[in-house]
Amino acid sequence: MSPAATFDDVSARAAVLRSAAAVFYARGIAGVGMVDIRDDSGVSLRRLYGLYPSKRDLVAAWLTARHTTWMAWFEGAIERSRAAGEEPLLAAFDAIAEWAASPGYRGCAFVNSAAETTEIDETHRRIVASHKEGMLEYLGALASAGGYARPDRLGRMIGVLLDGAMAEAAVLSSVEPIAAARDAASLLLAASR
Amino acid sequence: MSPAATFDDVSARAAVLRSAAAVFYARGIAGVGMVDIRDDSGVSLRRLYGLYPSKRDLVAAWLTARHTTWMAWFEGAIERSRAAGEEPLLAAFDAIAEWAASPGYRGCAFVNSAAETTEIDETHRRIVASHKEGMLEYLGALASAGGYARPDRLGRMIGVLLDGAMAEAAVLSSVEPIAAARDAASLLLAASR
DNA sequence: CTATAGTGAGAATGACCATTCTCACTATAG
DNA sequence: CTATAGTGAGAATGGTCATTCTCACTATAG
Repeated sequence: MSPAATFDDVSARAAVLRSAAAVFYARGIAGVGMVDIRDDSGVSLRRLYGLYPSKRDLVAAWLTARHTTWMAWFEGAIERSRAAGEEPLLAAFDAIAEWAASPGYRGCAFVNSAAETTEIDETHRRIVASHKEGMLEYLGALASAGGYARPDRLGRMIGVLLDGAMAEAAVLSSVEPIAAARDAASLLLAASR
Repeated sequence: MSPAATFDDVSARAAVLRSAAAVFYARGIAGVGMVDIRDDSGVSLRRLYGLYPSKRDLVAAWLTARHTTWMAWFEGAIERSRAAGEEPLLAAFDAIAEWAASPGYRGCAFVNSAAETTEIDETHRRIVASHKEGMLEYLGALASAGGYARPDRLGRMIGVLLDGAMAEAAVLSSVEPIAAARDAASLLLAASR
């Protein structure tokens, strides 16, 4: 109950989430044991279970945090491109392409997690679904801001292209599908003028 | 060495693959034990390991078979629509929509499998990649047969839309993304006339 | 100083699973 | 009939976790 304990909890949580972010994405949820989280974060098992009563809870916290950080990265990359005079809805593909070309790329963490039946429950599925809804909503807002016709539909179409691009890039170990998706997006934007 | 034994092996293999097809897709690879395959197929563990020396081998056989059966289903559905006078590249989305609306839909088996890091090795990844390449090739052939401009690029664009549609439909438990993808495809076809 | 609450290290527990092994049985070759 | 190869049933083995528990230690309240 000392104030020091509270502070420790906060930084221990941060360390655990930092480790979770690294290993859950790289190796999948089933591929990571609580011991791995301990080893990577330096937070003992006892403390770990004090902070997150079960692996499920930790996974939920990771997914929730990932939504925030991924969206921040995505929106940040797009905002930077917009500032450089590029079309935001096309810049989205450039951001994904850069990510997919970086080492360790394994596709969308949310889609991958949803595929792990052993590790994922309804709570997790809800987080995954609202992440995708959040992404689509943001794309719709971009379409709207860009003055396109039927911006909501355009946002959804761009979203499907992005998800397909992320998945195919992972499975084929190539950025080519992202280029194809970008080409398609470009045609769709032209058609929505 | 008796001919009867050979026959048994053939039908035992068939029974095992039939079970594998059902349970691996529904519960994921990690979610299925060899015991589950035995219970579902009626082939004893001993025999099972005689036919497939390891779970990895069985998974590889399942993925290989799945490529064949999935493509046959996909091409069949599209051919039927073509006979009914529909545009094949749009019929693809109708086929996926029907599948996604059926109970037990969980997205693309290949993309899901690739996400299961614990269960998948390089051999499996190659099978997954060539499945996607096969699908894209087929779509390119359809685009070519349809007389569209830049058929290869069009096939890839449609492919990205299909993969995005399959993934989002699974994650959002909705066929709406498939409709959006179909709309997008329709615009792309118009732009490729 | 001394009792106490919290902690790290890591051992113990209980499940689960791939794979192998045992044993009793069957059908067939001879 | 009798030795043999193959089989089913399911137990045994070995490994991997998630989660809990033990024990010794530390710092602090009093």
